[in-house]
Amino acid sequence: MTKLMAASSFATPCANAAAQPVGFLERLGGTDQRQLMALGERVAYAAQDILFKQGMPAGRCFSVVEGLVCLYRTELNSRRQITGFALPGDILEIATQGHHDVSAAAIGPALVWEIPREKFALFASHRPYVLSEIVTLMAAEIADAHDKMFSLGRRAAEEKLTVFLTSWRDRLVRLGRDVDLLPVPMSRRDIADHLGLTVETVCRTLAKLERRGVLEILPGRIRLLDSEAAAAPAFA
Amino acid sequence: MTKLMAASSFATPCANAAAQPVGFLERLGGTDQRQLMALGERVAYAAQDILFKQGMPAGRCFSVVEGLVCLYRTELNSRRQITGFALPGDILEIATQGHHDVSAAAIGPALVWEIPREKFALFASHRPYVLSEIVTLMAAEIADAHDKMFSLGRRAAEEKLTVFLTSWRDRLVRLGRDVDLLPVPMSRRDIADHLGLTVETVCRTLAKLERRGVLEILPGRIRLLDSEAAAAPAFA
DNA sequence: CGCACGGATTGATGTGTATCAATGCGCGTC
DNA sequence: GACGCGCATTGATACACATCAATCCGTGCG
Repeated sequence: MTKLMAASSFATPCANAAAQPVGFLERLGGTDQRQLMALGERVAYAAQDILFKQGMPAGRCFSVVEGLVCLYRTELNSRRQITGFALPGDILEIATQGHHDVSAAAIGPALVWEIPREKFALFASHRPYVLSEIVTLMAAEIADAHDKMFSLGRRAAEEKLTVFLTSWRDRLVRLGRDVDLLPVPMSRRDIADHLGLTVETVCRTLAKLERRGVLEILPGRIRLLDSEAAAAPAFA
Repeated sequence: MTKLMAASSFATPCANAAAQPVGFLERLGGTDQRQLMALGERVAYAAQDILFKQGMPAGRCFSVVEGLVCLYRTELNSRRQITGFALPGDILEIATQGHHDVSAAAIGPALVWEIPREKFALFASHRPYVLSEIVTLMAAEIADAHDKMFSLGRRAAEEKLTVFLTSWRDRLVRLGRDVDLLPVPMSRRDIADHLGLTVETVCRTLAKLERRGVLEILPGRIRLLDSEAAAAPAFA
């Protein structure tokens, strides 16, 4: 076994076509799901709490139940790159063997289901379909990582933001949330660290988009007005 | 089954500790490896040839035998983001289900082993350890993607280049290649599209590094002089 | 109720890269 | 051997974004 994260935010053209059964655990089905759930425990985290840090031994797997968790990589100095945001149903570090390669922190109060790695491995050992389910999850995560690389390397600030926001909205829609007034629980700094920008640029670019009538900024929320922002990147 | 790529280039702090048995196929061991190899075929590609394109149905898995292959994502207009370079032993798209989410092209003449997805699935179906081997590969690929996201989002041109070059060298070393005069078979444009820069910036930055005595530029090759370039990013 | 504090916003300014444009260079072709 | 072509290099210039610096504002707290 090894590692897995599963958070998406940038454009997701092909991966994740859609998903009724929200999370991994749900897709396992009734009995398996209950049995597996029982092997783990629910842990509550307060805002800013750290679930795990990069470099630490990866002793357990996580699944967000409530709240928002961000996965990130940092360096000595301070530079931070948020690799993704995890919403309820998302699995973290299922396949990580050895050490965590990212850190995870709760953005706000969060409820997380956690299971020791050995227990999960034992559970999966006589359920072959679990492994292939994991492979599917990881494949989606890799495709998502490709999206993010494209965004980080080849998009300008404005496009990074519009794509991020529409993608974030789509994820919440998939969770059945009301996104008329899109909730944006992460800070401007989090968004900046996710998109490879600075806080100031994020603010200014959002303000510019608001002036242009693309969106409306409210405390903790953003209303997406024009559908143009979609501008879904396609294939060549 | 789903998807997998497995190419790395940026810094790789924790993932891929080391690997004697170079590739996935080799690690399978004698009999399995021979049987699996027999199920596929070897295909030769000329420079610039396309192995597959993003959006196309992913009918087969690939493993580079000789040469260099690049994986990339493009957009309507032309923007391109190279997500990775695949060297001999690297597996491409093992777990992709549905459609390819990236394209692949041979950088120079390349020899690639290819196997229809169904055949591979059948082979793996009664060899459970194959799946977990795939999970391990994918986990490494995800960790690698995180490195690349960090580089794309948080590093300046100079650091992107030095990290890329040392990382590239390390990969070749792992393959047992002589890297005294580091071969750099990919074009400046490829490097630029990988690091989120332009060709001109890559040239200029390399020239600057040469002037500073960090490296020496030769046609198709680069000699890394100062070990400082290492500057291995660590954890916080 | 006034204060302190961190996040958000806006402004002034600097700079790292992109962009536009030439030139050079290696190589295959006729 | 001259031409053509793509890649590499270098220069001049523009601009997007970072940086530095205030101010504003919502919220918790004394």
